Amino acid sequence: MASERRLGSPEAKNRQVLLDAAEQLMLAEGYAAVTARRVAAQAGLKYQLVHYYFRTMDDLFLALFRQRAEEGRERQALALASSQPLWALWEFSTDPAGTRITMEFMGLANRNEAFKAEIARYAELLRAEQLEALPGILQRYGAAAQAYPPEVLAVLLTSVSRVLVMEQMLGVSLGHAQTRQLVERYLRELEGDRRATGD
Amino acid sequence: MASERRLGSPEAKNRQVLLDAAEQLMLAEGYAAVTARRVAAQAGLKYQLVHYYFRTMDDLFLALFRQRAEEGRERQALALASSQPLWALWEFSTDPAGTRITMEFMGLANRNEAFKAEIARYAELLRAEQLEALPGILQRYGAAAQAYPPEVLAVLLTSVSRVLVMEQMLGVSLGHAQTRQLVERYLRELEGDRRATGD
DNA sequence: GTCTATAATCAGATAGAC
DNA sequence: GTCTATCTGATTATAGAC
Repeated sequence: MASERRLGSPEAKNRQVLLDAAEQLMLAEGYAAVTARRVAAQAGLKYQLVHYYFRTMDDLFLALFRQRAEEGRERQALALASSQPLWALWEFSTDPAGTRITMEFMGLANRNEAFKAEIARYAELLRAEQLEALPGILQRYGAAAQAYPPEVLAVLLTSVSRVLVMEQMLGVSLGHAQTRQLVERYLRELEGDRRATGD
Repeated sequence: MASERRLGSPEAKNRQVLLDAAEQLMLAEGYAAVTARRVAAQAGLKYQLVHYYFRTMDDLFLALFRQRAEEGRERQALALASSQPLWALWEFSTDPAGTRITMEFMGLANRNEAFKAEIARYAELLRAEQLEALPGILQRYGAAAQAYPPEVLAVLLTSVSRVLVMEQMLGVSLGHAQTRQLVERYLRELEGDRRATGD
């Protein structure tokens, strides 16, 4: 029953090369373009190596997701701990690459239940970690910052940034400038002008 | 040069059967699962028929998109012309099937530039049509409705509904109840309780 | 750790019979 | 309008040589 097949070590250099190549492909052409052959070609390796490091393509996707999700958590933690946490969170959320890859993984979730659960788990974790930090942050900013509960703020921030980025990638921009202005005016009210990020 | 190949009439019944089957597959398993063979199986037809009605699979996707996009436009127009336009727009925007298929088409946009342009065109058209109607609607509701410019309102409404639906499909719900309450309180302030929709 | 070779499956697309 | 037959190429995955 148990698979006898050999599997490469998670620390091997080429394993990471393959993961990076897979991510590039995913960003450029979507998850459906991520085949063992194309990943290997992108990485300059033979495609059988993909199967040496990952039993199945879904294993590769899962490994990539976990790696990037952990990096996202760390970036968000840094943002929340910085001197202008709301500005930093906004910038983190409006990063195009992050949104792009998240959307691709949500597409993958549609065909793999285990995947879906994993992604949901991380999405909820990210929001929960926002919700741990937000009350303290908003408290520092006084009454003006208490207009909306932290839960609402977290959802609004995620929503607006995600859709702005998605539409921008598509080439849609109607109403973006005005919405961006509104958000940034709000951030400026609470945290002042955005300072150079040295966090 | 010009293709001599026969193509079935756009009015044929089985053409529509194939489009519907493709949509079901797309909703259930994502665009990558939409192959000629699987579409035909879902429709109970032979897979060569797919190529009879659509020269390529991309032609099928494009036909499906245009059809559904037009339906979406009509639904939105009805909503905007109804007696509680903001409520109706909110309900239209939080329809899971609509969001789901839009996401799939955005995935497809990533691998086909013509597709991307077409989707962008429709997305912008939908928003533009919202922006034609919104000023008049907000004016009817007096000063309370003028807090945000129509452009911002349109983007916010789209953003929040889209992300709520996406996360709900994934199984994430942190902060959703509070956000929904906020939106619905706002709608109630302007348009009163939601009445049975008989528009 | 990397490669050759191979198996089994599935894909899009077309020609032509009925 | 629908089907059979067929071509061509890509895909995942595995076994085993080096």
